[in-house]
Amino acid sequence: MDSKTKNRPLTPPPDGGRPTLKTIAFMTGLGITTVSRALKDAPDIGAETKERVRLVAKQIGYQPNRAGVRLRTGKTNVISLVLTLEEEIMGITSPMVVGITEVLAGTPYHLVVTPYSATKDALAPIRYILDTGAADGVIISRTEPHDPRVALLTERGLPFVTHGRTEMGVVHPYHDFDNERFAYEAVRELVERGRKRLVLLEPPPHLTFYSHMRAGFERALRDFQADAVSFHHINIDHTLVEIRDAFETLMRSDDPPDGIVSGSGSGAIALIAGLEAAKKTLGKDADMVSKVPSDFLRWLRPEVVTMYEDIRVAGRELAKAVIGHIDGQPSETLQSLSQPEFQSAVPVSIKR
Amino acid sequence: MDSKTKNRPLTPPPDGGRPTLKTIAFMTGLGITTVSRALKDAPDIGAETKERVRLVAKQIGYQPNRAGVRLRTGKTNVISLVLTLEEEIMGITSPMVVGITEVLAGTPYHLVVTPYSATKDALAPIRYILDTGAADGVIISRTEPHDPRVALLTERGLPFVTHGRTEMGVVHPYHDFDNERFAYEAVRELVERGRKRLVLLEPPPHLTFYSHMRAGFERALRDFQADAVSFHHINIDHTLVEIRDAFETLMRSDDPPDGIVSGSGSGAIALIAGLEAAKKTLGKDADMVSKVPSDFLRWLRPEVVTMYEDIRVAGRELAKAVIGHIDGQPSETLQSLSQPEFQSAVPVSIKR
DNA sequence: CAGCGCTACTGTATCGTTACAGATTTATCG
DNA sequence: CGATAAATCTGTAACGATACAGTAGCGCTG
Repeated sequence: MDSKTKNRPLTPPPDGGRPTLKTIAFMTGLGITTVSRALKDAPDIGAETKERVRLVAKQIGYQPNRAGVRLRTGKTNVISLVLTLEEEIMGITSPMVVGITEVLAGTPYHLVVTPYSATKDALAPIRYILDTGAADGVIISRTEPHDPRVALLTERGLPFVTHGRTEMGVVHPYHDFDNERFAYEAVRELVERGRKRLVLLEPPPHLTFYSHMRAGFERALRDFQADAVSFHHINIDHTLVEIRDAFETLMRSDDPPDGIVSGSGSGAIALIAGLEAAKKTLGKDADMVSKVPSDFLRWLRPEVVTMYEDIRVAGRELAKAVIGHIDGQPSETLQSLSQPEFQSAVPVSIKR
Repeated sequence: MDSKTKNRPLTPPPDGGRPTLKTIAFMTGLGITTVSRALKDAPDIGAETKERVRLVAKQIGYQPNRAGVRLRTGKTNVISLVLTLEEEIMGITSPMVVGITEVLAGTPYHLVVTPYSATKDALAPIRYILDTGAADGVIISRTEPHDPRVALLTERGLPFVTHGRTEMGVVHPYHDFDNERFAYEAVRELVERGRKRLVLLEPPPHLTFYSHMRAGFERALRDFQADAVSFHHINIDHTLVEIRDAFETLMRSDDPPDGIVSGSGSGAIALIAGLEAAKKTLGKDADMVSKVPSDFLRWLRPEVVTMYEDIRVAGRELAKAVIGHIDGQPSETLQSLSQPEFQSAVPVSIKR
């Protein structure tokens, strides 16, 4: 009876602690292995046995020990969100985290935030995750056309999804905002308002969506016959003060722009400040269309036309895509593009 | 030699995988136990041995397997940030996460975000963490005077820190913003500007900082001889539209306030909208002081006096406090209060 | 009725780590 | 010189789970 029933615990687990497979095995009189297999609905376990095991497991609130599973199988049940510590003024991170966790809530996955200092190597956190097997899947943003993180993750076969596309001939899951379309529609809007000399506050050139936004901008300039005013020395990664100062200078120049496309909501704030520092008035001397991640600009400066990028939805899409990738779904089916939404005016109260 | 050297691996670990204690044991010719103890600087290991082990460990980039440690010791090396899914418009979460991860970066701790739906039970995530042993420490916010989460965590002995204080006679680590002081100084500022009829956009009454803010507000009203205008039916948890509409009504009333203290930055936006909907002008018909978590209000509405609450610093303090609690430091030494900072005007460029 | 195949279940070994209880060697003492 | 202590190192078992290789019992076939 010694060695024969070693796997069949006749001693009640000392208890006080949380239930394990052993607890269920003891309660049902089954072997630990049987319980394990019953809970994963293995084909070699009897229907009635499965039912009994499931019932007991539910009753005592059994939850598999993550460390046990992870040690044995390597499955971490962790999704890692890799972020740069340098955050944007308007905090794109919050809604993103919310969106991701909304999706993960219905799964066994936990969300771990893995930061890196932008001054250092963006590959460092990726390497860490690969080397330590810290996650089953990774979410990365600030994607570049030839992104070494994508190359490394692909090579090592770790599921991931990017917020933004790449141009490496690698098919991988992504979610992106249609920045081409955004810029195109923004120009259309400005031209419709009679603006002809347009300026773009663009993303930093090394990020993929830089070329998307520029492409949309330039295509629209051609289609709607407007002119570009150069502002390439400044981009949305510059500080607000830098943007404002540069834009003030531009607005004081001989032939200032009369239409502004802002690739970021916080950038828009600085542009407005620069414009006003140059003694110009928004809506009169120039109009502005901005991409925004929240609706406060619409509240404070309704004269700005805003196009909403729903980061929360992006978070949801990204989470679904990584999980899909982990589950082996083909990458082609895990790609999505979200369209800019023109924001309507601030809702007017009904009671008035 | 069989059983005698079972712990001393003479076979090189199949390799290709990451190094483990076994790898180091093989390379040094020591036992696994010795390596383990050498790496934690145990007193019964020779100095030279420790040196050798450390060297080899460093060379091959050994990192302890988290699952192994967790399974054996129960130590998760995880800090759990418990958040409500309902996020504030101005995203307090981003800088908070950044602050926390800044501190955790220098430690073995990972940050796991554990959300809950505010419509459901705020205790649910706490119970989950306690039941599954998911974390070594917890960070919670939106603290209430008698907070059941604090009671439960204290009772079960799981280290935690709160963002906000409690009033339960339980000494526990916290970090808080001095909302009493904020409201007091806000009133002082408004009275100095000649305002006498003041209104407060307050926190929801069930949160601890509600009474702090009110206390500061009322003490200042007495000290500086100003009057309060009632606005208790609305608080910062209401939607922007609700706040705006209610405030518009108030501003259209017979005897509207001429000074506004806003307990939240997003609330301030709605208040401004309400004021302007009532055809009043900020800075003329009324002045406003608002607590803000970022500086965009200062950029867009410089006429609002803003007091900055540095959430990133709060994140850092919270992280340090949980870790301190985990390390057994007395709770009294893990409490901190940050003071409101009057924000100066938007920095003016030097080059002008 | 031996032998085969099928169903339903089980024991053992293992993932990487550490607590614990030795074991070995050398130094020290009466 | 035998005993005792101190210093240093080591094997075993265990944490909870699962892969794998069985085993027991049963019905069916030739």
